[in-house]
Amino acid sequence: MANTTIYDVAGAAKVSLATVSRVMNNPEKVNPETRARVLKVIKELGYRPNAIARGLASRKSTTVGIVMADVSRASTAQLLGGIIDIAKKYDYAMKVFSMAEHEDVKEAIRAVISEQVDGILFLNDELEIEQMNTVIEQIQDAQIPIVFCNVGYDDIDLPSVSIDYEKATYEITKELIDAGKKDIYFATTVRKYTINIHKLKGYTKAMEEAGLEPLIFRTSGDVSVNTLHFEEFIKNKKFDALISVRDSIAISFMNCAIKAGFRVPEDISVVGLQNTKYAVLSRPTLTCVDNPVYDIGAVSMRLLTKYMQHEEVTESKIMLPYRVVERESN
Amino acid sequence: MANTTIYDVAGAAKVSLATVSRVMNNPEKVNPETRARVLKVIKELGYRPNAIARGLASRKSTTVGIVMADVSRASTAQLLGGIIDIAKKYDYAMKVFSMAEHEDVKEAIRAVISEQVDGILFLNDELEIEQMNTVIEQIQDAQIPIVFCNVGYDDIDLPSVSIDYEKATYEITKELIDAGKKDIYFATTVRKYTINIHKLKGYTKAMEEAGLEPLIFRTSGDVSVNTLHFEEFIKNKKFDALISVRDSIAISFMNCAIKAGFRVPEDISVVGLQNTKYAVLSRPTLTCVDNPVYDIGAVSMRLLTKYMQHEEVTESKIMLPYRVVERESN
DNA sequence: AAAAAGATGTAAAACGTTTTCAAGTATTTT
DNA sequence: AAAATACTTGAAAACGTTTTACATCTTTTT
Repeated sequence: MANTTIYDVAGAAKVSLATVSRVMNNPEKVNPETRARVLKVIKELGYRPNAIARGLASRKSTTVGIVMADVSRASTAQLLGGIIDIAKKYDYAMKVFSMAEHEDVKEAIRAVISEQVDGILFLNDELEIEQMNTVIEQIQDAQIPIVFCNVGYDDIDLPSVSIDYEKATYEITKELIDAGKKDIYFATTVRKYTINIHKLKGYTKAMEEAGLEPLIFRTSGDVSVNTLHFEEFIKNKKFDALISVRDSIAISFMNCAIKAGFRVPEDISVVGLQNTKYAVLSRPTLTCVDNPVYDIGAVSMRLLTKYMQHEEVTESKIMLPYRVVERESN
Repeated sequence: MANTTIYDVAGAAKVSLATVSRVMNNPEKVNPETRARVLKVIKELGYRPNAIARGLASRKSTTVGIVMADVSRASTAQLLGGIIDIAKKYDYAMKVFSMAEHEDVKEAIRAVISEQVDGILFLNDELEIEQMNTVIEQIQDAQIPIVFCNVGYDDIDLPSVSIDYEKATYEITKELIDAGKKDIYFATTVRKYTINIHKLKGYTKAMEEAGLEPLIFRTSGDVSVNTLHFEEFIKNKKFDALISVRDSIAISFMNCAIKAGFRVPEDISVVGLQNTKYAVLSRPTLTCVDNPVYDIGAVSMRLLTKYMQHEEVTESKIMLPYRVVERESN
């Protein structure tokens, strides 16, 4: 049973191996009776073609490469969820590649290409623009379809699926302004993820339009670190609202503020820009912009299948809708 | 530049393709001068061998298959983090496979095998025992090394890396008992993950040893659902402590209890059995058993590399140490 | 009834490597 | 100086498929 080859099937079904191959790849080209016989043998023997041999012969691996910065980030995991479901539906295997922070980008991409993936889903939003250009040059040189998935490199003219983070942040900022808030802080990470840059833009735009000064507070994603930052912050600054690129940072701030005697939402409003599971576990629960991250993954993968199978694509840059989920914190 | 083959390199370096191959795989077998020349050409051309062709010829894919139930579960994502880091170090590519709930397990494993992975990391802890037996039979038939990673099928005599969840839960339960708690509830999921079964065993053992009645409360992982359950629970039951298989469930309970007027930890103690990021974001922060999930992933992958490379393995069933992180909730 | 067209099957080349075998060359031993 | 040995290298087979070109057998058309 182990390592059944196409020859075994051909022998048992009394046909040539080419016929077996046709049964699997071009069933309409073979006589129904023969086909049924071959299919029966395939089933009996539990035959599955060797994907590697198939890949070599057909010059297609039916595999997509997923390039990311860090799997353990919740958003990456959720994207992967959507990607995997759709990839499975379209019968693509998935190879994952992580790009560590100071790695040689060129070499990393070469590694992906050498694995002969039929398409690439690019999830890494932590690259500098020159690095991105290197990536793009290589990918285009290798003629591999690529879709950018939840990353906001907008000067790049390649297929992408994302959310209009700038607009979303603009709107929620405006909502706070309209509610009478003046000292609205924007909490973001020290590390410059492209997505957070978009969020920052939206915030800044809303503030400036309202004649308010943008107030940016950069801190760590690590709760034990940002707690210290916030304790200091709360003592020294004047604020009546905080918008955070990450829910966890928003909640950490909220906890600090409440411990310091502030009331949420009476004294200060807090909103998150992710809507992770954290948002319903905080006290009070966190008002958020909701990003359909799973969907971004799923739609990206679907879009990539279109490119890989040379289907017609009407829209190569897709923006998925977001919505605001009102909860108790504002 | 695109699709440089070994022939291109051979041509440019004026050697045969066999020599190029040797330079890459058995460099000591080729004259240093020739080797340097070939290496130079390889670098200039940016040559990387076609992984598929290499796989076919060498009968090794240098790829591991990662079989999981659901990527978006935080623990899965963390395991993956550890796995990816080590896989990269040992130059293995990773293919991910998800097994949906009611899928044909046999067919799913066949799919993995047909991808010609050199080894399998099995992360799925949601399978029934008969399904597991099917899996094992197939894997052994195909002679592929496998490591069970953070799953608790203990009647299975195959390599595994995990934590002694039973002992950990036993200890923390005992700690609560020793602190004078009597009505200690154990909150678990409706779905029967093998790991949670171990946790339940440890809890039950501690309770019975102390002459206390085990009190089990099954609820959903979905916060909006378990909140309703807990609101009802709090009205009708007597309790002074709760241990939860999931941190999020513990926190959800804590929030409900606090809203109902209980004080944590004065009136009730709450502990989690995961130590996820949630644990430091709750108010009060959550005391937890800490599971080094990343490490489990990393150690599993390392163990698998040993099997794949026929290194000697001294310990095939590894139990990693856990520890209790005391915080404010007990 | 012969010719043409269509259906179905077979044989063999290709895919890009690794690996085995053998040949050639340089070095050491006798 | 010849023989033995070691080191380099190249030619060719193999890996398990897909795919192309072609042969054979049916069926349809004239």
